[in-house]
Amino acid sequence: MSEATTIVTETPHRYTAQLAGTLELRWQEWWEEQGTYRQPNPGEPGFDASRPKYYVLDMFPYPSGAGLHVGHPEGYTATDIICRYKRMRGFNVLHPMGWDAFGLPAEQYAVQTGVHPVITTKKAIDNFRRQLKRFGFCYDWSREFATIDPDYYRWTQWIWLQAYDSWFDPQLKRARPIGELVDRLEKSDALVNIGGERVRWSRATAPQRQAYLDGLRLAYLGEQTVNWCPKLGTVLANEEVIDGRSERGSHPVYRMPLKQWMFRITAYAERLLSDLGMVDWPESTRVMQTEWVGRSEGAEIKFEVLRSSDELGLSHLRARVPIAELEAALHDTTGGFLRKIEEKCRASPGLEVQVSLAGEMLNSKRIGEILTLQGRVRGFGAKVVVVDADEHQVDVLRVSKLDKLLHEEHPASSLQVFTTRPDTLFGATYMVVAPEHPLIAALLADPVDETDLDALSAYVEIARNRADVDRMAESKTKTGVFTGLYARNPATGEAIPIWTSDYVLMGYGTGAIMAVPAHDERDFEFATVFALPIRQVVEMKDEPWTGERATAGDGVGVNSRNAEISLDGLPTAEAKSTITKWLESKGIGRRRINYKLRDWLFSRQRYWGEPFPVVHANGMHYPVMATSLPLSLPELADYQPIESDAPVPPLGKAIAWVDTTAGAAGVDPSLLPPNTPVRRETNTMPGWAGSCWYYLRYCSPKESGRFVSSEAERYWMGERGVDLYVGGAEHAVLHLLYARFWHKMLFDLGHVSTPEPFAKLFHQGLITSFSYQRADKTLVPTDEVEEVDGAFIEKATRERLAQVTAKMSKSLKNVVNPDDVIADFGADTFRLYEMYMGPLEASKPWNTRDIVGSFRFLQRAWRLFVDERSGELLLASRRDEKIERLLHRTVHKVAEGIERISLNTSIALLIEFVNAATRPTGAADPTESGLTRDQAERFVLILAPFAPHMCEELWHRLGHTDTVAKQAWPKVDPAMLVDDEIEMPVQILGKIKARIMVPTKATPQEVEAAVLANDEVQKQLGGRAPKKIIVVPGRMVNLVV
RNA sequence: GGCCCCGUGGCGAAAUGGCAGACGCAGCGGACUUAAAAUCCGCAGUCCCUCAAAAGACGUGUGGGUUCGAGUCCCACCGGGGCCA
Repeated sequence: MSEATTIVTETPHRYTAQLAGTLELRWQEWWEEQGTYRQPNPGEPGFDASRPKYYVLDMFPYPSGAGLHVGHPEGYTATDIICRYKRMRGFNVLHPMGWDAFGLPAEQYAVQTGVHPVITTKKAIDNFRRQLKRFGFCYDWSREFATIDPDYYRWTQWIWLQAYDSWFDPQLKRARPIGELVDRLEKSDALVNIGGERVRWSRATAPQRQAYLDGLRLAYLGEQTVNWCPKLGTVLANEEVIDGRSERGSHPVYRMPLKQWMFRITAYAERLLSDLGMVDWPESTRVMQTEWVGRSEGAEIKFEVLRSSDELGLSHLRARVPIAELEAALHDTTGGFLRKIEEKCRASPGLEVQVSLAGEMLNSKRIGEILTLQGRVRGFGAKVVVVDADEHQVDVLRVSKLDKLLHEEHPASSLQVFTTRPDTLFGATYMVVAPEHPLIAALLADPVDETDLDALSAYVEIARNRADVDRMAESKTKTGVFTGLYARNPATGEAIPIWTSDYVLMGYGTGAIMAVPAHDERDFEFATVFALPIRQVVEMKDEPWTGERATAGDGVGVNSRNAEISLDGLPTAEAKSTITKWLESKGIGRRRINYKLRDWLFSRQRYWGEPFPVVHANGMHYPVMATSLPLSLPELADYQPIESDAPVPPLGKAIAWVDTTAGAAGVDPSLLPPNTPVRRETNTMPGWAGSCWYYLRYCSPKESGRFVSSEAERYWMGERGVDLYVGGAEHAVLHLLYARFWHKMLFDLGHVSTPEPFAKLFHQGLITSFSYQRADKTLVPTDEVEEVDGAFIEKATRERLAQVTAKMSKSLKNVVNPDDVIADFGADTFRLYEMYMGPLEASKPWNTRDIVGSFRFLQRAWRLFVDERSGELLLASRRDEKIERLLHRTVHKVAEGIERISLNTSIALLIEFVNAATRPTGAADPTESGLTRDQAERFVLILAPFAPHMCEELWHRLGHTDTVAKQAWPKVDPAMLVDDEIEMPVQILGKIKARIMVPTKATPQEVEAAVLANDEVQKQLGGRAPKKIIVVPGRMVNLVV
């Protein structure tokens, strides 16, 4: 220490940063030696079965090379306080910490330097652990692990195998072992549908059986469109692609279908939604998850595809089908297309529709006449008697045969759409399919007359490389191309054009929509751009139809009737069910629940992740036996991605590892003979994998025979799961949804005992920082700002700046490093300040200037106990009753605050207590005031969760040798919480005019009498008689005059 | 554009429909000190009036409403943030 910083002080025993640092390190060492925070499991020595359990979990940190920032300890401090409090309240507390350690940053560093990611990762973990320990958090460090530990990822792989070996039984609505399904298929020798073919199970080939089961497994190999960047050798997330090029390096990116491992999370959509009802989570997070799952009720409707507007089915048959077949068809055909003809004739009297019927060409007028004459044409399903030119009956028509003929002629002869508004079907005046829709590919191969092939193929090419977010943005002008095809609107019978546009996404619904421009903004805009017809079919209550814009929402049906059905006058809800029933009766639609949730893409073309325990041979995949786990990563010479036309994960470089035999890979010999050459899976699992079940492993982290010991899981997860889970709201959807999904799978398979993993969830707010803003809203780095008379000035320009809050960032130079703060004030002050800043859930700015307030509080508290000159313990020799009363109240209310996770107000109460108990400076006899030993002990106990180091020190100075952490929370005497007499404000018409003292136990009648007897009240009333007197016991009195 | 959350002193904030601004920072005054720091004791929303005080009026983004009583509940708007489009 230099001379300049050596401070000679008359108070050598003052609570300085230096003293704080000394005691903090000393007690941290002692806690570690004593194993103070080790929590034994049921069955272990020291376990107290009489206590209830409480499991408090912090969200899994990813230790970055940069170390901790002040945001990390916010949640950790809060959970630390709660744990310490719960322990004092008699709970067995499980409070573990560990590391989410697979992932990209370490891998990227490895690519640049060639250093194995395990080395950088372990270094980052060591640094994180060191920093966390410096805060004195009461984690049971004996339970620590990292996701990269073979003992851990072995079970991550095992859980994946569980999913691989399971299917979701739609009847029981839960996962079951796939073996049960196979048994069933074998016993009944079921007919199964494989690639459109119906095959008896006993006669299906092995690849056929696998294909069938892959359609049901919870972890399955499926095809997904990805953003593939050959130059970077990896697939990219949508956010990493800008205008068809990679964000980094601006290399071309292609959308391509890729076979990847998926999770069938969609099977759980309904339960992921409904079980949100049994957890105590922030409303905002439940809403986000609900929206993410995106349940919508509606109808699936089949639209028949026509090859041109004039063919209208029948002439299409003429063109495509030999006349003999046509005749056969007519013998078994219904009036759907005839009704269409009729409609067309009515709508466009001038239009000639050529139809060949029984060898005779009829024009539309004539057909219309015939059908009308018959008087029995009533749309679909009606029996239609068709007569020839001489009015001889040809036959009764039915639709099924015709449909079949159309189907066989063209694979893409119908379009499925999902709509939440089936009631607007009459207003569907055109259709739009995604450019990726199979119909488009089929059409490009076999165009119709009206198809503009050049325009269509050019459009598809452009759309292919546009990001989905851009495609859906409403601000963009709608683009699209007419396909040349038409569809038949089943309600109106009209032929409506089919367009393709990138505003429809293949990933949503069926990749095709029925466009109702009158009642959907995007459809309206598209229809306006391309001059497509717009027909109002719903009349809104409060928004009259003008034709100038779409009207969305519920209303009453209009213009929605055909020969069989009418929605006119029906409210939307009723119209929906009416039309859906009608569609169902016609066999062209059904009620359907649709989810926005997609299956979870679980493969990554990365090195630093868990390898999949599965191998490939002869076009099939085979799981690795659980007994052969863990499957560890091979060493690589370099981690550079491989540049190629198709994704080759880096593991592909480890040729000796990839190419092996079934026996060496650990495949069950009953599946494949051990000497069979196999290829290992080279994709790895994404970063999410390890964090999906870590909270379970903490229950028994050393368990070697199972992913978690059942006994420990049953005890710690209890009936509700983790009792308190604290972490940032940025994980509101992905992590929390993925973990719930894994948990439910494990629950269904009987591996865990609760349906939900996290009973109560709490999000701590963001810690921001002050920043300085110019008039043009640009921000100025903090070191270029100075404060002059309370105003903030930019040094270079002398411009006056506004103080605003912003996220901490390196560029703004407003990042706070916890190590520095601890060096300046100690860990206890840091903890206290961070909790005192405001409500835990609120986002709030770090203000270094304010820390001193918390520091001074601890100094004052210290001074209550310790003589700063001598270092002697200072206690009062007699008890002050006012202080005693306040202490009871403080003990009570601090506890209440902790239970409510309102730690800032609990601290305020502690400050108030210390302020009240503080001795005046230079008191002649310090034992005359302050706290008695008994009071001092109780105060130390309630401060201990917040400032554990200082309180451990004081506890020992008070003569104890055991830890303060394991004492019971002080008892409160309820009688001490109420005064005999209280002051009540007296309002007249809501304004306070007087105050009176009344006995606490006074009845409202007694209070009323006391109020009226009061001189000041009478003066304020000025002779007026109160009409009404409202007495709120213990609160106030209000007189109405 | 839709849905949700939040707007309280110079700053961070507190307040089960019942005394707005507890507590902390910054500020001001006093005690102690040769002086300063530290500490302790006090003052502190705004306006008006006043030598001063008392008294009064106004005050929780804006405007309305419900209520004996609204920071708190309801409606509309403005501003900030989040999620979904």
